[in-house]
Amino acid sequence: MSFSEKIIAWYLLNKRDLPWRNTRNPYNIWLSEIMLQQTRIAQGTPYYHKFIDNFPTVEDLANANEQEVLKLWQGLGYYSRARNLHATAKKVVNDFDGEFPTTYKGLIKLRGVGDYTASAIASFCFNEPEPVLDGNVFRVLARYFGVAIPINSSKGSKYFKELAKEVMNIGNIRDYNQGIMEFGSIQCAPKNPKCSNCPLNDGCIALKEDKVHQLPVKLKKTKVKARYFNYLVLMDDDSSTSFIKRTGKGIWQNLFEFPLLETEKEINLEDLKNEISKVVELDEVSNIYLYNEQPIIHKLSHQHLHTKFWILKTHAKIKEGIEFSKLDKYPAPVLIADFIKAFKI
DNA sequence: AACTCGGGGAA
DNA sequence: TTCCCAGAGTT
Repeated sequence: MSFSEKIIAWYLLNKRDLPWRNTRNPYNIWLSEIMLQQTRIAQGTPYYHKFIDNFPTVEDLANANEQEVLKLWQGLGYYSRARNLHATAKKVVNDFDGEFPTTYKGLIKLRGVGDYTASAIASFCFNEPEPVLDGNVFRVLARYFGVAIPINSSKGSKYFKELAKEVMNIGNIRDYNQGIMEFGSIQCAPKNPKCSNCPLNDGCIALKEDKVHQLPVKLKKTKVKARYFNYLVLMDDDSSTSFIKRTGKGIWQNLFEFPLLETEKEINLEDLKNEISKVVELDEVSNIYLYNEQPIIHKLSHQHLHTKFWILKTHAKIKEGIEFSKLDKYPAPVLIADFIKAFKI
């Protein structure tokens, strides 16, 4: 048996029954692929069900408003995926009469659809012989063929794409593509791969040369930056607060948060008092206190957010105030949603 | 080519 | 703690 035939054979014996594996509907496949970008299946699966329940078709998704989509996406991270998802749904409905493109070339033009996702949809739904290259596939190919070129270099992406095309199974690209990913996830796992009972262990170069744990090679990760967030949680006599959409560049675009004072380092109450007017207009403040004595360190991929929530009570009515009890209607970062959940007036 | 964009689970 | 997950878009 060839490499690809062994992959397919292993897959047919070991595949998990996942919700999007019982369909070739491009809407369902597209939705699942966007959600699973850089996301574990266990984390993404409940969101897939939520979206299919709320938006059974691409028309339903297109007719929603962005805030509704972001609210359902809340907690899944990488929120540009949700914004692009919504934009693409509208594009498909308005420009393509509700039909997704049926080729790699057509699919990759959609916002949020890159090389991997275009290949996945084209092969899963339309049998187009295009290899998928995700983290699992990079690992399987790098190990089996003993390739030490960094997978996240430009040379690496070209090399692995060519290699993947050479070894793919054109006759059953749907099962082959899903199979090599499943194989990478379960058998050729990043840590403690099961080499002893692996159906490919006789031809695996990394195993023969004892380099399984050195492959794949990945270029250095950038370092994490520390930021210092001070959220001003206003509260007037009607139990309303100021809750505003985060605009501009950077993290959490179009999600909601309290008025934010970002500082170069951690600050105390006196420092804060001098800066309040830069963030909010308040005629009168009757009481200020710090909600969390220890800063909450919310960790993102590239940033650690050292966060303090300051409670500011006022008798003046807050402009465009929102009742605390209604904050959970708005899409918010996990950091904010966790605070709202824990904070009791 | 390097940076940015979340959150969580496993070891 | 560190790694990395069915990656894509921007600079």
